[in-house]
This record gives sequence, C-alpha cells and structure tokens, in this order.
Amino acid sequence: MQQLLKKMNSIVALNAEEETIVSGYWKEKTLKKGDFLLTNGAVCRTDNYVLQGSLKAYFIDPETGTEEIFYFAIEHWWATDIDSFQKQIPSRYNIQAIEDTKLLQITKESFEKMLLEVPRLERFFRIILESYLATLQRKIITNQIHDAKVRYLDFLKEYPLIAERFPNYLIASYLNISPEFLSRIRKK
Amino acid sequence: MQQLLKKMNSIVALNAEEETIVSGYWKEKTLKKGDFLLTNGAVCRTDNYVLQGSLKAYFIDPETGTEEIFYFAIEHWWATDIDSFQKQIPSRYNIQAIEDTKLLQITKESFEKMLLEVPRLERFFRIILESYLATLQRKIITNQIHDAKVRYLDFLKEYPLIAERFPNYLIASYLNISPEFLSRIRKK
DNA sequence: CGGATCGTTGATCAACTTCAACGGTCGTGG
DNA sequence: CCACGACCGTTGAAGTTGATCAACGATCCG
Repeated sequence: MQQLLKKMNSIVALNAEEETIVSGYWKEKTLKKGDFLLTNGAVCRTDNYVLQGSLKAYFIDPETGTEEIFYFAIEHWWATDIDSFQKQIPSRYNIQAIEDTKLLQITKESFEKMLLEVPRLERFFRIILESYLATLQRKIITNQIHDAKVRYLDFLKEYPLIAERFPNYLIASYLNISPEFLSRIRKK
Repeated sequence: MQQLLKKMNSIVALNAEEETIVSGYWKEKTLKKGDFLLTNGAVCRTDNYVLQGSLKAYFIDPETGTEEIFYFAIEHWWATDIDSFQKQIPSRYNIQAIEDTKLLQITKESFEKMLLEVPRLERFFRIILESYLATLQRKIITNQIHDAKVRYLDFLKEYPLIAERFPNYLIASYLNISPEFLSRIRKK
C-alpha cells in the first residue's frame, strides 16, 4: 500500500488521516501466471494497481483467433479497463497475468466512496488518466506513421526493460506485427 | 457559455456562484475555415470547447507528407491536445478548422485557478477524460481488428452525421485508408 | 469559362501475412 | 541422466491487402 500512497502523494499530498481512509479501501490480491483478471464480455469490477509482476491487456481477433496486445501493465501501473470500470459495462478485452502478480484492488462502489471522502483524489485520477491518454495517443500516432521496423526500434528505445522482460511474440503482438516478420526485422 | 455550463451541470451540478466563476474564465474565439488552432511543435496554450463548426486533429507523415487525421472535433466536444496542454510541452499534431468555427477557450493558468476555486470540476474533467479515453481505445481496437471495408461500415453506423458532413478524403484519412481505396470500397 | 476541388478507375508495386517446416532450449518425469 | 514435450524463434515460399502513381470526370464557384 505504501507504493500506491507514495504515488498519490507525488501528485496530491494527502495528510495522515486521508492516507488511513484511502488505505482502508484497497485490498491486496495475488494472481498466478496465466490467471485472468478480466475477460471479454465481463464487467471490470475493480480498479487494479500493479505492485509486482506484469499483465497483458489484449483482445481476440474474431476471424483469425489471434490475440492482439493492447498494452502491458507492470509495477506502478494500472491494469483496468477504465471504460468498463467506470460505466460498469462489459469489457471488450481480456487482462491476463504474464508473470505471478500482486495487485491492489478497489471496487467501483468503494472507489466512489473514497472519492467522496477524499475529493483531492479526483485530481490524482484525472492526472493519471491524462498520462494514460498520452500513451494511447502516442500509440495511435506511431502505429499510423511508422512501418513495422521503425515501430520496433522505437519500442526498444522507449521501453528497453519491457523488451528484454517479455518474449518476442508478445512484443510482436503489441506492435501489431506477426512474430515471423518481427524475427526478420531483428536480423539487422 | 450556456452550452458548456449545461454540459458541466449534467455531470457535477454547479450552483449559481460557481457558474459565475466558471463563466468568467472562458473566452469566445472564432476561427475561419482553414485556420489553425494548433500546429505541430507549438504548445497547446488553451483548452478548447467547440460551440459551433468543426475541426480536424491530424499529424503529418514525415515521409509521404500526407495528413493522417486522428480525430474530428464538432459541437459539444473538445479540440485540445490534452497532453500538450497539461504539461505545456510541444504538440505532436495540428488542429485546423474544417468549417468556420466558434470556440470557448481557457488558458492553462486560468484552468488551474478555476479548478482551485471550483474543485468540483476536477470530477467533471476526469469524466470527460474517461470518455475521450474510451474513444481512443475503441479506435485502436477497431483499427487493429478490422480491415478497411469493415472499418468504413463501422464508421458509417457509428457516426452517420460526420460521414455525410465531411468529404470522403477526410473520412479516408481518419480511417487510415487511401482515398482511392475508400472509393473502391464505396462501390458496393 | 477556367480553375479548384473531389471522386473514380486502372495498373503496378510494396509491406506484411500466412502456412508449413525445422531447430534450439529448457524443464520435467521416468 | 537422458528423453520427451512444450515453447519459442527462425526461415522459405506464396498469397493478400491496400498504397501509389497517373489520368480522367464531375461539380461547383467566382
């Protein structure tokens, strides 16, 4: 919980009382490698903060059946379908643990209560959303502008740690390239 | 201004005093067709709410020089590079009026002051961000899953008004298709 | 009427996918 | 300690989607 409080404090500065309130709302949860946190069609009941481990968010191409990774979530980041969580509507995608993973979770009702008790956090979550948004925006732009090779090189530069942590076929999926083609790119 | 207040009230219910404060911060601005609201490399100084008209947000492919439309902004929506606005860093894209356009604008400093005076609005903007994010998410997913034909049909179903309001070459750019290929798709 | 602006059509071309096969490595059980 | 799969990356050949280039038409508007 300290990790999350620290992150919050880096943006909105909570006092001790607020920290206690907030801490009460989050529960720890463990996932084993391969466990699902969310599946397509289900409602995303909790907001999830990653303490340890990693997950992939992906959807299935209905024609080919292949998985298309949308984003990776690692330590200090979120693994939540925000749209599904906020509106409590079915999700369009899946979230699954790549490694053994430890999370902090909060349900939607608790989330709303927490915001009422600590309204300062509205600002925190607004700012978190902004960086999420910036990431998605960048993803769209680079996907459209650059060809597969440049996308891969960009990725290596931007996320060198992820690149070495995950197998290439996951990276390929994230970059929207077939594993075979990524392999050919890597030959240089 | 009434339009914007109404939108805010639909989410956070401001009282009369708050409405007056908020109203004081936003200024009206008019753009002629073709005018730029933001250009690549410049900092997005204002948050912009569209009262009337329409704009396109796009970036230029450095190799081919073609414009790739990222999103359209029409009445009741925003025409702001949020990442650039919030961090006051150079933008990666351009925003340009497609038609004569009327906006409400607020500078970053005013924006922050306004939030301090009316903290309730943190929630409003958080929720606005969430729908923005959901839109981007959907765009990424459909771009990856569907081929050009399905993307176009989806677009027609999702945004029939935009489809008839804008010329096809803009739609093509938004869908990440060449105008020629869109024309071939339309022959069916 | 003349020039933009936009859509269409045909021909060629490039990026990337798909399919199939193979090889290397690693962990597990006999 | 070896053998067997599972898992992952690589390679080759063929196939597709959609881009590009170039030309032509249609429409609109000053």
